[in-house]
Amino acid sequence: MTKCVMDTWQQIPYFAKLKPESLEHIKEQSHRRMFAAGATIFSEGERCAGFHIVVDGLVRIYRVNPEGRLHTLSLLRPVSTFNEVAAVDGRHNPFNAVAVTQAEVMILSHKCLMGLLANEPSLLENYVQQLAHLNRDYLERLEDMTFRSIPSRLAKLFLHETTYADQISETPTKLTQEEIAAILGTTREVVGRALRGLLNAGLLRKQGRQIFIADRTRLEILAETNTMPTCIER
Amino acid sequence: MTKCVMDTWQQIPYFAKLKPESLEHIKEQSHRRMFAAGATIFSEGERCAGFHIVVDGLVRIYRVNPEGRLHTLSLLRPVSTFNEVAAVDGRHNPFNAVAVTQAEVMILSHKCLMGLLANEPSLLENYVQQLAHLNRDYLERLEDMTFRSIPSRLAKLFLHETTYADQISETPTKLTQEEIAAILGTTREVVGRALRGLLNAGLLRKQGRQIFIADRTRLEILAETNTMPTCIER
DNA sequence: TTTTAAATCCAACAAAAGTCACAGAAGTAT
DNA sequence: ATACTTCTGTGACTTTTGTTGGATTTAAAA
Repeated sequence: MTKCVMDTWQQIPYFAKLKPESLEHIKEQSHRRMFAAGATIFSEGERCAGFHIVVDGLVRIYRVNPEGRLHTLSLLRPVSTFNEVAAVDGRHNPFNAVAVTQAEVMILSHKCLMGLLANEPSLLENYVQQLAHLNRDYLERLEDMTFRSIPSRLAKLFLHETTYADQISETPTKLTQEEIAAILGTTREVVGRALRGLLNAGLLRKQGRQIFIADRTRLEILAETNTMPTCIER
Repeated sequence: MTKCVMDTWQQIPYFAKLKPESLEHIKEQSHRRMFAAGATIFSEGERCAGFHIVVDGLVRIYRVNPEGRLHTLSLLRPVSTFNEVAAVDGRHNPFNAVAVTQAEVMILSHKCLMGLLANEPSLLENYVQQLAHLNRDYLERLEDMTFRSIPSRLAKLFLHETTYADQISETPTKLTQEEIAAILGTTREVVGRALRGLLNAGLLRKQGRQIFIADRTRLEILAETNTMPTCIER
């Protein structure tokens, strides 16, 4: 168990190359919390919940718009971190986090994190690099939402499952259309139609209830150019 | 002139609270460049152009989608910084930058920046905070693009001119509909229609060619709830 | 002023996305 | 199996956004 936790810490890019004693400090100061499936971990707008690490289970990060529609920003499995921004600036949480399955989470408070940052330059350096990475990621999403059609976003989702865990991938998706809709920022019916479109066009393929990638090349064209590639026929 | 430049540096949050000699180093290692109106400062995808500071003039940050449509991410006037992310991770520039008017820009290369960061913890600390801030900003924009209608985004643009310089505001806009469209991620005609809609509904008001806010309260409702507030009549 | 280029207005149309309603299929619990 | 819930499929329809094209207006240049 302890061994398992040690591995956990070392996989986290924020904590790479730290002095052993710093890592010890981090371990000592962090708290472990368990969440039942469906339980809220923290909510948007509340005061800073600190730095979170998914040790076990699946965590959904999402926002809600005024009309009540959801936008799933990410689905996180071990070992991932979240709320890094609020953890470092101490302001309100920028989104909601819920445990999708039962989940184990390690938490480091804003205060502890600040103390650690002050005494460990490597941590600070890592933090800058990771925030830069996060920034690039957000910018790409921003462009996706600004410019890409739903079928194109859907193609992209199938192509790089990485962002949203390996739940959706060439190996079939376990995500419901409702969940996909929340990721793409649209509604269930629209996802259903887009899915049907890609199936009819032969970019995806269905076996029973599971969907696979049938034509990666054309799926990539759709994802990159936002244009449905010419069909084989006609 | 030198005095002016000193003021410039002190207004930049990245450089707050630095040791005087660090600030000296930064000044020594940065280069000044002048750009004619319309000149490209750097392009998306090119190798890291470094940390940029707008000292004079107006700079547009934008991306282009596959179909050639533009998305203006920001319009920067003195004293603002840009390309902070690439400057720190050394990877490709994530967007394009052009001088809208003639512009004076100070540039600090990735290499110089890394050297400075290694020797000045305050700079590193500032950087983390500023990147966190940038992240929150991107997340808000992401939600805007995901969920808000064009009229709602337009209302928001009029309300907090801050982001896009004071070119648009209660004081009238100097932005063309084409430029507004690029900011909102849509087309000129759509902006025209949305503008007409807000004028007809009495949220905005026109004097000659210039547009003012006529009803800030209802404009805020539109911006926040994404719903056109009830008209006075009916 | 005259000329020219840029920006705007507007209507009609096309396409994409969102909504509603309901039927059927698959999965779970009893 | 049965009952129940959740997920999916689909058509009809509305709303929003995007596109096209031409008529005006405005601002800047000659």
